[in-house]
Amino acid sequence: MNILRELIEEPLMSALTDMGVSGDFWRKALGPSREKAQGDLSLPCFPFAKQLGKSPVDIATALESSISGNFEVSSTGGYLNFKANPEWLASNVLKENEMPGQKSVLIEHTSANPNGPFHVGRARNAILGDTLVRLNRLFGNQVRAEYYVDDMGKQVGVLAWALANLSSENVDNILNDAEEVNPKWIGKKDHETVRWYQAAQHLRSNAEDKKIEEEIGRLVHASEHGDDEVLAQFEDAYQPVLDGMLETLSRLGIEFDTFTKESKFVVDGTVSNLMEKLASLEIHGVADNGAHFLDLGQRGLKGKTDFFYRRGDGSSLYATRDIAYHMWKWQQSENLVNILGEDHKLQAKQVGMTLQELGQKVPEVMFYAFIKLPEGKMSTRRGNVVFMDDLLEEAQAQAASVVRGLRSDLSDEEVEAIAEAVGVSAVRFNITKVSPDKGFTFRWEEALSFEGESAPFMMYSHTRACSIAKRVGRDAKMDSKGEIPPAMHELLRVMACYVDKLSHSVNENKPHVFALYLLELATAYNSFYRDCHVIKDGEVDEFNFAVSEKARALLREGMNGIGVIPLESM
RNA sequence: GGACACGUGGCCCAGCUGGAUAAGGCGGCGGCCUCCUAAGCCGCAGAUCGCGGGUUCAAAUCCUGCCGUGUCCGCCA
Repeated sequence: MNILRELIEEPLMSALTDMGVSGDFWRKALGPSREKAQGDLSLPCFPFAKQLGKSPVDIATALESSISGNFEVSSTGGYLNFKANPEWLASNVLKENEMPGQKSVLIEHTSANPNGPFHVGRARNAILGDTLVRLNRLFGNQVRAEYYVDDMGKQVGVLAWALANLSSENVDNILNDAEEVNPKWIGKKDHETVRWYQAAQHLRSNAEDKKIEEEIGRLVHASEHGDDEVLAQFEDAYQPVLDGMLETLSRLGIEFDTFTKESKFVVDGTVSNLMEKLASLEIHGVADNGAHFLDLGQRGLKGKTDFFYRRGDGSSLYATRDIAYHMWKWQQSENLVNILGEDHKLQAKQVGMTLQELGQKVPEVMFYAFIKLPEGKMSTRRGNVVFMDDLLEEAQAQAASVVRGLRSDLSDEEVEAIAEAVGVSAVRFNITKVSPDKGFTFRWEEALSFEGESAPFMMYSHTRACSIAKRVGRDAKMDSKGEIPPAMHELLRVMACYVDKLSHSVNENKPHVFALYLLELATAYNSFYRDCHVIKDGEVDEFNFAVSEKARALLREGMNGIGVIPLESM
């Protein structure tokens, strides 16, 4: 609770100085109290004991009597506890929040190869990335959401080759009915076209004749040398697939500001310039066949230290282009954040070290662990996969059945609309609420849970507040005052931490921190709703209404910040 | 084999820039709709914080060894 911290730090500083404590190392020890009954912030006095030659208990007791302000001070067992004055807290919470963000940030996320539909594993990137984009915007930062389109190289090459050389019948025969398109997604190009890609992969893995490999190799090679015609052919192949994928993301509320193609940096010459520059570095080396690398071991990298950036034939590698891309990104924004799967850790390290070697800054990276299924690793090939499109359909259907059971007063259209919002929100929140570095197992029953720690839980609290606002039918008077029962006090304390939690979440790139905070906010609102009625016997309690309205606003903005849709009725 | 993550009640998960009795949720058990939507609320049971050492006034949190799981170790992307 930073508003209280600001109030405390000065008097505390002078009290400690008077006692003979030097430095301000204690600032980071001053933290949230463990027990709510004891206070809002606590200072453990153990670190002062040695310096002052007194017991922590005596120090806390002495400090207790020498500090005063718009808060309550008490001491127990060597801890000094501060509790904000509830009325002061209320008037602060009811004020307009000022968002502290003023940076420009370019967040690159998703950037999935455009060769097939999203499964829930690949979608973790998009959901985490978009949440970070939204949170940064809520925080006040200037954000650009960017998708780096992998429009060259082997994967797109295989896709383009397949589309040029295989008929629909060929594909059916090759795949042998093993991987049929769900009838629901016929006409959606990411689902349809991926079969060409898969068929080509089958052919390549069983290939006796080298012809296919040679043809694909020729395409890839041409693309890497910036061949316009081949790049155009590639684009014709992947664009419809990418469009299908973006349609899925759009349903999740995920949109991008800019798309940047990988080939851009080959075509405009920055990649070859870069390779020249890299060749002049002192850690540069050349292999027997003329391939170039940097020996990052000399800069402390462990394990495999040779980082190849140029093939023997003179063409660039993915990582090389990524470096060129980053140098360009640094011209676009003063802060860069990338969302990457944990499989990219080494690659990101190599790119980062090379950027440093070139005198460039290193981007921030949020890594996330993979989502697996109870049956094991997700794999389209083995059919062990849950597509995002299917998950969203199922979520919507289950939500519709819940809404229908609860609300007989609604029309079919209203039910469908609510169910869509509930389904999408539940799916997003299920992924957002867990720490990115925790690998987790996807389970249908958890993804489709609409109670407990879920999106619908907070959506429901918000609709309760909306329902009250609608009944009152006018704005609240935010300068109201009144009695503060325990449930309201708790809600005020939670609301007071809104900006703190948002800052933490944004500055540390940890979306789950704010997601879990919103759950706390909704929980606190539910208790307030139970104990502090706004409308009593037809009369409006102004103070309760003001608090309810503030909570409603914070819930609405916060939910938007994590991509949970704040319905007004459900 | 090496590097990097992760390991918290039956299940999921927070806390990990060291601080007071380890926070939630699911599941289980028991209560609450004549009262602003019960997708809710209240209560009970359930934890040697993977295991062993170490640092410290204080360790789930830091260091170290081991065990388990995941990821990476391509002139692929």
